Amino acid sequence: MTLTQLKVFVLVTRLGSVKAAAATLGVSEPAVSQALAALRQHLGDPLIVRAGSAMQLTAAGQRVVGIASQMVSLAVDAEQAARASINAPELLRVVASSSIADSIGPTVLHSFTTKMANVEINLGVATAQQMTALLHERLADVALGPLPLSDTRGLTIQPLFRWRMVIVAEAAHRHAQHPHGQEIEISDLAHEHWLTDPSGRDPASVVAKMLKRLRVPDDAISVFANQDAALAAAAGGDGVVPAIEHLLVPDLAARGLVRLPVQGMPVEDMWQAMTLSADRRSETSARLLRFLASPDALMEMHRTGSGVPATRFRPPVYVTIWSLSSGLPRHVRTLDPRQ
Amino acid sequence: MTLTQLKVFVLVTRLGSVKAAAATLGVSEPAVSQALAALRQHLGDPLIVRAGSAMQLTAAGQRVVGIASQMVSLAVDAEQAARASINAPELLRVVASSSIADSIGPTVLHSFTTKMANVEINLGVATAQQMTALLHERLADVALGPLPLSDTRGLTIQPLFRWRMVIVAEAAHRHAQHPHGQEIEISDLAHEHWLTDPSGRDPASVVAKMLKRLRVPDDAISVFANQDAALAAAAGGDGVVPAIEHLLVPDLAARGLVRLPVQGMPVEDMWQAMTLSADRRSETSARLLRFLASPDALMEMHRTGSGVPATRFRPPVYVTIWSLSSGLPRHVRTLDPRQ
DNA sequence: GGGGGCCCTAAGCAAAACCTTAGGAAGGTA
DNA sequence: TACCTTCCTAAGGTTTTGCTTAGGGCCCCC
Repeated sequence: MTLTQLKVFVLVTRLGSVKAAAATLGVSEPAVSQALAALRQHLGDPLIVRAGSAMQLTAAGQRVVGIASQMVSLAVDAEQAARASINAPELLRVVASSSIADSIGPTVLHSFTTKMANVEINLGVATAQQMTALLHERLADVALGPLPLSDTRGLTIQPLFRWRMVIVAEAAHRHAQHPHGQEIEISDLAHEHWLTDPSGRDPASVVAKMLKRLRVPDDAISVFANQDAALAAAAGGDGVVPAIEHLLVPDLAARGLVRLPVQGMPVEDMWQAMTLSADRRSETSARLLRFLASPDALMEMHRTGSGVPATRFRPPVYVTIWSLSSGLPRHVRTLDPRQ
Repeated sequence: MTLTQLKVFVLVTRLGSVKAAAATLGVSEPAVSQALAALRQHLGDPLIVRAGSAMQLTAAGQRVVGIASQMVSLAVDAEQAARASINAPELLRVVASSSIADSIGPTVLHSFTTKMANVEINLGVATAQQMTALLHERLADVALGPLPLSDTRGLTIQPLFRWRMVIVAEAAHRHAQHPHGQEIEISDLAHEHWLTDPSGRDPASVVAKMLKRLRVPDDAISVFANQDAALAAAAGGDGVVPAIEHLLVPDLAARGLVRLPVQGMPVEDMWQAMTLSADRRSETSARLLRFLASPDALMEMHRTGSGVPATRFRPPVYVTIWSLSSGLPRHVRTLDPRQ
């Protein structure tokens, strides 16, 4: 019985599938399945079994999962306690939707670190479902993204940022040729090729919901690393991009792109900031949420294309970006790690 | 950070030495030292350091040890919960002094299992100091032995069995030649060669206390696997044996041995039964303690040389004996395992 | 009945955990 | 000062974890 095995079991239980747990941990499916098999053998019980399309805990599984969850949580506590005792920067693990991680996330989180001495922030990418699981299992402290579809009991949710989705295509696109002032029906775009950032794969995102409503088949959707890459692809070939309005103002025309005048667009949506409920989150998490609601932070999030400022971080304060699907602790991009 | 490392750290802290923890876990000293080193590196703090002759927790160590202790405890809970859910026999881990494990322990514990359906008892050997540590860290459920010298806060202690220590030597021993009715001074035996069972090494035992009072040097003490082996050695060569009176009545003369008429002998002593305090011990542990105080159990313990009855155990009920110094989970002697 | 999605096992491999014996360093003690 | 105890590191081994790719079985749904 290892902590890794317990973590796997808890995640499988919470996410309801081996596959989802594997994606969340950034490992292959057999890796999760095997960890589970080892725990099953050790405890002499299947713990969790397939029941049709879902998975269901056995009697033993129900008892063990609560204990396992506590152990995973305590493991985090132990590391935090050790960190705190030696005056190492407190580690705040933030997960965000791909859109946020690529736009306002780094900026506003960096801004927070400059106000809070001795805090290190890790920023990772996750879907809304993964966010709830990671928060509950104390594998993340704060989550930024769309309102999750899954159960949000036990979480504190606070509005983060109101944004508007628009549809962008190359200027030469046939739907861009409509007579001036005349709007396109959104249903006219059902058979287009759609280019999105990874958030388009998150069922909780507005983009995914729209694509589902339009019944766009999977093979008509291309997922790019970020919105910028999707826009670059749209400028080159055919395809339309669901985009975040305030992030693309400056350079649209210069790149040969236009906003399509779609009826009912732009669609408004609200990103949320989430933590565990007030009594179970850390003081620093609470402070980040308060900061995110402050006028300073709001202003910063509305400032377009700000990116990460070039100023040096103070030594113990830095932001790291990692991507969930490529493994939790693997640093995908590191922003000026300690000077 | 592994559960093994945490268990090692907790034991070192509680026992106050790497050496004692190694003995308790039945591994070499470097094994413990290395586990500690790995945890130290992982958490970035020494956790526990030498301070003169003792060891002292660092600030981080103080915070972490409590969390680690909980985790070790929860790991036990998880295994017990799984066991209970699949109707496997509940595991009751009993540690006892060598004397008890070789005499009344197996008998009375087996008797308990016949009264309690679906209980499996593991009986191990430990010193009094190890007993307190094992109870606190939930690595044992019940301890039977002398009153520990160390701190017993947090433990429930109940009298188990009153016994008398006598001194035995071969009939030809010079001290056995005293005129009839005349007693020997105990101090006359200070320069004898002493043969004991492993309990003689436990500072909390009456035997060790006596040997210390007499200032018997280490090389004049031979430790045998059990009292019987010590008696066998005494019958062959010179040397005296501190023995448990009621266990040797039947065959003394037949083996060429006599009780020495030592002044102040026999010495009375009380063995104790210990668990965690009432609110933190399992229901089954409490039940065992109640059973041990019952007239039935008392009678059984006074019945000499009873040994383990030849009757078959009911399938899910069996007693295993293991020895701490040879590793906690390694079965040294298994009594009729299932069937 | 034929995909397709999901979970599992198998096989092979790298890394870590965990154990040992041997010997060095640091402290207390004679 | 010398010795002893205790803890640590070094070196070398086996076992366990933990990951991958490949492929089989099962269930649901079309």
